[in-house]
Amino acid sequence: MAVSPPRPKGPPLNALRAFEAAARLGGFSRAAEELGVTPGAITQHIKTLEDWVGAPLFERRSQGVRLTLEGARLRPAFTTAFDKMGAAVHALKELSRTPRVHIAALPSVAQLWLSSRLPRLRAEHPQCQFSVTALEQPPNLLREVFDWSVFFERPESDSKGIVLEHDEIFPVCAPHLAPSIKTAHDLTPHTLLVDDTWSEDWDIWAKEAGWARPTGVKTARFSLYALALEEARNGAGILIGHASLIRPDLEAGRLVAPLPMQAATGLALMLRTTPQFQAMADSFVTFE
Amino acid sequence: MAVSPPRPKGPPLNALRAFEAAARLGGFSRAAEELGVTPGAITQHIKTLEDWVGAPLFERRSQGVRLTLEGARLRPAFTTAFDKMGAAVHALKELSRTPRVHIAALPSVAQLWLSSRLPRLRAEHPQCQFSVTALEQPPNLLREVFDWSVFFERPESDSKGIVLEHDEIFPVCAPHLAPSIKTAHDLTPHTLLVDDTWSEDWDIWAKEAGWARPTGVKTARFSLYALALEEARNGAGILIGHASLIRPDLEAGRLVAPLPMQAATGLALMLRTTPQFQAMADSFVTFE
DNA sequence: TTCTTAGGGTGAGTTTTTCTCAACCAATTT
DNA sequence: AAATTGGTTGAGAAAAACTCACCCTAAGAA
Repeated sequence: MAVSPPRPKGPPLNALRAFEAAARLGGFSRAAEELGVTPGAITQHIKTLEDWVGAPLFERRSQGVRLTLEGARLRPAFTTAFDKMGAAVHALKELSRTPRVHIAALPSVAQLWLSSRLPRLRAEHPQCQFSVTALEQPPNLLREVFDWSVFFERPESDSKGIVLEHDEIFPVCAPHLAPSIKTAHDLTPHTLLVDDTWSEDWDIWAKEAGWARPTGVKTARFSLYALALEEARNGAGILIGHASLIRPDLEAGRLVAPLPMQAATGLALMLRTTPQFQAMADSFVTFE
Repeated sequence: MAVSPPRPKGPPLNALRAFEAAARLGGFSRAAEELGVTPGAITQHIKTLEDWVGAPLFERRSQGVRLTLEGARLRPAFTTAFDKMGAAVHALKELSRTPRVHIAALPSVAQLWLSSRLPRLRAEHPQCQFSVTALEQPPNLLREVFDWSVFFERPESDSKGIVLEHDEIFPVCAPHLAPSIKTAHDLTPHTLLVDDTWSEDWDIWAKEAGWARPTGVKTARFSLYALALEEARNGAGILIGHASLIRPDLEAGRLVAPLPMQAATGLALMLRTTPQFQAMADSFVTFE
């Protein structure tokens, strides 16, 4: 018969993925981040889907979006579907000839923590090819193509991540600045080095140390922790140090901690992996 | 930190869908048909995926493709993932305000069988909006956006489809031609009307009737069964009639069956639905 | 109040992806 | 040898997806 076949198509898969991410993460911006696109792209995907369905999936409110009742009802089905898809994609990736391990980490963690440990990992698994991607937010290992992730995260009981070290912060500086700093108040005349993504660190520590930070204190902001760290080594000011990241500098005497007070951020440096790589991660951690 | 976020993307979802369809249906052309695209598009999707994976998923052979071992191992995971996705999409469709029933049928079935029954269906379900799409091949109801399908299919035991009527075929013609046809051999001087998609019908019937169709018999081919039927009504030749489709013409006397021999094609007119519409279909069938 | 911030929405324009089309093969089958 | 089946190819076209720059709203801060 060979009639023209205008097979009606289902909704675009990418729009479904955007919906699932936005619904799960509770916001378009977060979905955008997970999917590596701009929020505008998510807006458009959701609109496409709502038009296709003929019903709103999200309620737009000024401070964000809320799932409608129907949207909420639908979410679990899509979440499990995409979880299955993610698992299948991971299996697909396994086919590749040389085994590959793709690690996602915070830029600072990648540079200051991971880089010194990667050689050992390579030595232990010479047949593996390791690659590292710096990310602002921890990836969803079920969905994305990463095998390991190393991030500062709240060590919730729900997850099977490995706590590498609880996050402790305290001021550090170049050795020659240390003698002038006996109490928290001695920090005031110095420049405080601040990392953009960890801008609350000083507040956390100040509260713990009982230091009412005066408003006039000079600060210098950096977009990468490693940059701030470099400045601290050069004596440009006081950095709030994360114990796990600056240990080599303390041990080598490049930095010193002039004040004894440490504060816990409530986060921990956590290693997570997909199930396939659990064993490799476990053996890695036992050496730590 | 705001580092440029080149989040590595997974394989394109559409390529995965093409892979799943091709693997399940055992061929690129069939996958192309199910997805409503050309075979070339499937070729390209599969290539994209094979490049992404770095390993072949299909073995190319002259008469088609075969899944590689790895491809075969991967298929079930993708099939279940897309089944779940399909179910979720069906649920999504339910949100639409007015309930809609989308029926897929063979063009001939849509025109000759369904059209006379649709008014009753609309009357029974006045709140529903019915739409019909003509398709050459039965759709996969788990994946595509159809709710009902009516096709001639082999009534396998595996499926939950409803057998509406077993397919019986026999020659029919305009009343004025009938008197000249007493035995199968009297068909020889006439033009045989043939539908392109059912070109074997005459062979099936001839074999059953013990008629060795001479090679010189004139035939006229039509791309739609309804066209061939119209010609038969006009006395242009002999059509091989499908009982379920030409019954109204026989009852109205527009066509007659000059010969008593009927042949079974082994197919049946089958109604399938998604689970949500099972009840509606059952009640429809009890009226038949 | 007026500012500021957080989160979205928009539409134009661009980039990427996907698709079609029209050959072209290579192994069967007739 | 010719037709058939099923896949492949590359160019060009169409559709989808994305970015960018800017707008909007509500809520909290000053």
